[in-house]
Amino acid sequence: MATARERILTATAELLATKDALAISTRAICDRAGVGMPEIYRQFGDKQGLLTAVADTGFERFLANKRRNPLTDDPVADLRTAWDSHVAFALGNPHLYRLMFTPTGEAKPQAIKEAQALLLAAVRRCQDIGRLRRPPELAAQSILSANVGVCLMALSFPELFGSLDISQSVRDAVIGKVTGDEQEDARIGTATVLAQALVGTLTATAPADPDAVDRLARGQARQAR
Amino acid sequence: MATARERILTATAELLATKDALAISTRAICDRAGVGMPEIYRQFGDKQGLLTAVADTGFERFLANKRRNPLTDDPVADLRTAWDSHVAFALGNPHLYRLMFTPTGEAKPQAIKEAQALLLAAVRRCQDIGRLRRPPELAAQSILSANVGVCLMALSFPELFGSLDISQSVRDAVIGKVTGDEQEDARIGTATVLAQALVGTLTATAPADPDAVDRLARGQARQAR
DNA sequence: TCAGATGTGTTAACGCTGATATCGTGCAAG
DNA sequence: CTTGCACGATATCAGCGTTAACACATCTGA
Repeated sequence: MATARERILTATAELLATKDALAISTRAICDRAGVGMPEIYRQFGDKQGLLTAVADTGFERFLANKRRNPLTDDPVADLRTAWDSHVAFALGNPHLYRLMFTPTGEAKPQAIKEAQALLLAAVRRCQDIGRLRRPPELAAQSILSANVGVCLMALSFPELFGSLDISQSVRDAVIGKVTGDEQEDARIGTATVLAQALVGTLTATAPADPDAVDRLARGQARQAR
Repeated sequence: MATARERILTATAELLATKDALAISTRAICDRAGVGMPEIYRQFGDKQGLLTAVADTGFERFLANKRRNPLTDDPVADLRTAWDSHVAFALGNPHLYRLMFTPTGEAKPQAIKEAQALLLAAVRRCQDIGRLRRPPELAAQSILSANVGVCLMALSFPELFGSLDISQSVRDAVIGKVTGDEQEDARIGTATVLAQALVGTLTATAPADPDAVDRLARGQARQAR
């Protein structure tokens, strides 16, 4: 038999799979855990303390789940899969997720710092390959805020915000902006190459062939419409 | 003297300016409103019903606050100011905001649909000037989700996520991606012009706009730093 | 004018909740 | 052995949301 503290934690987590955190009574927890009521207060001091402890163990599962994702050689893609696993966790454990990310009262789970540290490491990997357009801390905070927002809205208003299209849209928007979109980079790279080539062409031909620019002008006007 | 229903609503809203929604007892509401306890249940059926009613009136203030923002001729900028006013409202009314956007239980405020409709109209104004890269509904849902996420994280973890830099970062990321960033448009436009011009030059058949060539040459030089 | 409907205020009570005090047990360490 | 301690059981408390029962005022329609 596990220790009393662990039994209380697992009992609360199990009840949390069904009911909301506020709809769970301490007596129901004690019945399921096979302990007396004072045990909760001996171990956690408070119902709030118990709930934050449960939230912290939830973060452990959450982080273990994320660490299980193998890292590829594309850190930006890793960022996207981390986002998706975050969303999957939220939709799979709605009450636990709300307990983790919208704590009531004063006591906040400490483990969110670890979550942010993990995300920060993933962001730094993007920085190492030169694909980061923000300070790493700001990038990690931005991604996590947007990610949590999508999840909480999907949980609170599933009929209006439950679509995964929203998650994908916001995901690509914020990650794309923070890391620099590949397509955008490609276009800019194309522009650079083209500009150099064109400038070279013009400097080589313009003195001898001023009509080239003129011909270019009317073609552009026609192409614009 | 106002009607009993209004007094209960304002009393709850006033208490909500101080305490959390769950920390407010029905008796305290009745004392402040000067009504008997059964009045709550006659008017709202439930404490939950009362809270959702309060959330709806909060949405009215929220929407009135947004409608007060004058529209400029730049709908994308209007989108950004709407984001900022949203954040200001959240930080100014934390408990009310959490009641509005993270409802507990089953009853959800209906007025969030109006909020989304208002945002949808603002997004459609961007569409009208050809600056929208997503379906309008998806764009509005994406913006609102990210906006709420930033606010809730700032309220729940102010020491980690309270910085307004995060709000600005996510705001520019999602709005920029959804509406099409101006700089990005400029770059892509440049790339397009360059491609056409270069092709035209090489084939010596398709003329181009000399001004465009000039602009891209200078822009390219500036961009190259 | 009267009768009833309607909205409102008062008191009291019910069951449940979180939290505490008190006491008894078993077990491991000294 | 006995001392200390972690754990379980019972009882109790104040506060909570909720409801019942009743009294009172105001307005409505005949």
